[in-house]
Amino acid sequence: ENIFDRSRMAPKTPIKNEPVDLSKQKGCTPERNPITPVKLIDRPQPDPWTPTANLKMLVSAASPDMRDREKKKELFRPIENSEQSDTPDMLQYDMVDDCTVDEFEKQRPSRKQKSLGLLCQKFLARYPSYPLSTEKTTISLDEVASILGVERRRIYDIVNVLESLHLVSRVAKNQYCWHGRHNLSQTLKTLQEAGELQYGELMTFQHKEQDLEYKFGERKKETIPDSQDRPLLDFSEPDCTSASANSRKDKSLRIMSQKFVMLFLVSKTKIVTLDIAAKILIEETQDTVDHSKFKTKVRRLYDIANVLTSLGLIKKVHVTEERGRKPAFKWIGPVEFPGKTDEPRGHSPTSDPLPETQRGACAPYQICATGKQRFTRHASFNSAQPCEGTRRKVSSEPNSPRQERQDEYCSKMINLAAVCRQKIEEDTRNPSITSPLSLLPVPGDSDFCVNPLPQAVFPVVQADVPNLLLPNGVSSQALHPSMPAASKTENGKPTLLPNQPFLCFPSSSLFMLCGSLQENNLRETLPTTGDVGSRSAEAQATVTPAACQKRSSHKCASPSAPVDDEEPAAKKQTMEQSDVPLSLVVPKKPFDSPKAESTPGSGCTSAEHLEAFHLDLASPAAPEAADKESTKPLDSQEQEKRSQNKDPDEPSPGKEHISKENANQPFLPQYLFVQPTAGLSNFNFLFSANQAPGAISLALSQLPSLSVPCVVVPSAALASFPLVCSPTITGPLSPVPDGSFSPANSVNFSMSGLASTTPVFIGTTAVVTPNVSPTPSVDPQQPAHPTLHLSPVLARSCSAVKLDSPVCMGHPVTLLKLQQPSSTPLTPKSIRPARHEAFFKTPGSLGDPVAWKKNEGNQTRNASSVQRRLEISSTSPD
DNA sequence: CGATCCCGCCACATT
DNA sequence: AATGTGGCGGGATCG
Repeated sequence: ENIFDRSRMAPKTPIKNEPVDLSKQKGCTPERNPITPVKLIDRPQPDPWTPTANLKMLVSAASPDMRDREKKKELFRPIENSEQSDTPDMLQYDMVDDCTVDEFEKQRPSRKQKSLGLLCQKFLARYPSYPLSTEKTTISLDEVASILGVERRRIYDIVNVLESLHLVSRVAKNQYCWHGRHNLSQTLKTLQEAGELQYGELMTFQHKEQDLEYKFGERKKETIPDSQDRPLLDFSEPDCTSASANSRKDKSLRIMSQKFVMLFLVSKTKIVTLDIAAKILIEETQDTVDHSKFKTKVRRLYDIANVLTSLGLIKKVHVTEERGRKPAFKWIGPVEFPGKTDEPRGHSPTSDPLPETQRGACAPYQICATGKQRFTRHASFNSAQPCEGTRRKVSSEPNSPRQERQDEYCSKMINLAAVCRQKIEEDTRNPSITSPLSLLPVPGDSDFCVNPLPQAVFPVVQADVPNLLLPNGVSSQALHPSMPAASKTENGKPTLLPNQPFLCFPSSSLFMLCGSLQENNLRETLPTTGDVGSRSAEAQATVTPAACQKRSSHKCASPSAPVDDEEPAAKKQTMEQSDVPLSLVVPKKPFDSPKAESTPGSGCTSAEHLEAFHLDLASPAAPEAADKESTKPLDSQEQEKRSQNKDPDEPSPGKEHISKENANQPFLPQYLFVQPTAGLSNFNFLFSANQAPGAISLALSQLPSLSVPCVVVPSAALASFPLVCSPTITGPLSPVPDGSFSPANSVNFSMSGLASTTPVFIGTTAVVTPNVSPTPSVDPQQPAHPTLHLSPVLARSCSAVKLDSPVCMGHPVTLLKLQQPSSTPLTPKSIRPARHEAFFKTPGSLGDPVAWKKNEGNQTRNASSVQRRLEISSTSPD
């Protein structure tokens, strides 16, 4: 609807030079009717100023035929855009029709002509949707603003939204780099995954807005802390975060934009009403939402919607509900995201390498986080926010181009990282300060912000070994439908398909080892880094294909929406309102009734989940994202850890701890993180910890089938971390008990755990029978391992998230507990040092006790308040 | 009159 | 302090 108007309107705008472009989509050019302008109306009086009015008049007057023609023309009309050309034409026409009109028009551009949507179209018309990788276009805000004849402020609105989708990235002060839509599908995919985690449940309910809302409310509460603004509700946290960290309000628009998109992606109907979106997006604590705030949120959503509309991703529709008709938007963009490919366009995703040069920096996702980021360290792990700021700076290095792997793997990895990152982010808002990982991350800056996906999916092995599940919540989740959260929605989730190759880990679940450890071990196994790389490569090779495929499929499937398929958007608009699925949309009274679910237990859990995950999607696309991502994991881990254990004995990360931990936690599933430094810079692999180093190698080979026990993580993600994480998981069991761990431990975890005995692995090892149904096994075993599963928190989170997400599936990952006695645990010490080098350039890297402590501290903080709440009671190390 | 959303003040961040 | 960013919401316009 709008479009039409606009288009018509547009023509009028004779405005200066403005190029009215018609660009695109909607067709603009009103004037098409060059034909006779019938002058139906006289334009007599209508407000002079409103050109629009005139137009309307004309239009209405126009015979239907005319209209049709026009429409057709519009539709077919390629975007020509050149503004210039258009303008003249238009003018002419108009002129012809009515002299007067022209004048009017010129004089006053109607409001519509100045709309953000139109402006955005003009903006977009200036750049190729699929720029060659080689060319990097930089956008000067000032320049664009002047060209388009608008204040810079407006450009920010556009750019911020585009940035959230990674169509552009900030390079420097007044500079943005144009990426085009090459990575759009990836971004959307990521958002979808993230969205499922966050909102999946809700969506499932769809109809029940209430639920959603409630949930949101809950979530919000919890999440809130994470995010920015408010001083956290949480306990202590506030301190850190509050000040520095929270400064962040920034990005709200970006974050909001991502969340908004997520809602569409998760929605079955693909229709989202503004009010619902506003409610969901309002982070406020729950219900409180004051009217004013709501109103403001809606305003912002309009801004975002205008840009998204210009991108052809959504269109406006109206949903009719009980109450009446509500404004809503329907997603008309791509719905499924096969691998990475993007749009219609032909770029092969794979093929197109990101532009490297900047790309690294700019590139939206870049999987390759590449070096720079590393160096830079991701500043904050997660936080997007930090990113931004940083981003700009960051731009500096171009990175390595390795990215090739845009493969799904990468993406997956990224996602994982993202997930982790998110958590971390959430927790830490301040990376630097709080960052759990303090080590690594420096606040940096990476631009890359990825949006973290909440979930990570891994290609896991399928070990079908039934029994072990991941200790992590994940398994639990998947397995247990029982979980409240899970139960809810589910539809798609299926996560657990037995056969699926992939597992989703809750972020928490992941563990990484420090490179150092591995190094020793690995190296042994792997001769050199190079070797590592190769191996990793192998692993990838083997794993990837299968896994990826499966995974992808799952994802897609899950949602189910009947909806669309899509193509790049614009085209599809076809649907029209008719489609509208109210169900989703319907909002309902927002917070009214507390929903039933709210049973204490469930409610809590859900909330927690959310929290855990809560993604901040926000993080925009900073290039650095990868790093961030990496960081997150930590958080999650940390959290887990905490949850599990709460005591940190000491800060000293020392090895000692590790050992302890190890001892304590007999079963941690762990992965080893192998640093890819050398060869694969981009990917990192995680091996199950259990396996002995040697095993690792073996594992790969052995596992060939699918089960690769390894997880590949984009280097970027990991790079930053020195450590790994710990699996908090373990905590629950013996370790958990308290005291034993300290934050430090957590950090240490990774190391220690790995080395030490704990050996749980994922999968592969075992053998696996392929088909074993995972689930079944799960339950039974679980009992056994319950502890492993983690702290409730984790579990919850995991469950919540994973469950929903279609993508994840987890499954049977088999965990084996192995002990690896033999495997020597590397000395943490030794390891670390090594690692440090590698990873730790960052400032306080692991080495520092201090750093650790910080981390710990942070972690604690970070640890979601929820966790604390939940578990903490007993300990509170901080 | 409700839906949209432009405009630009102003606070905060970065130089 | 200057300049870049961007939250925010009054109030104008649209429908």
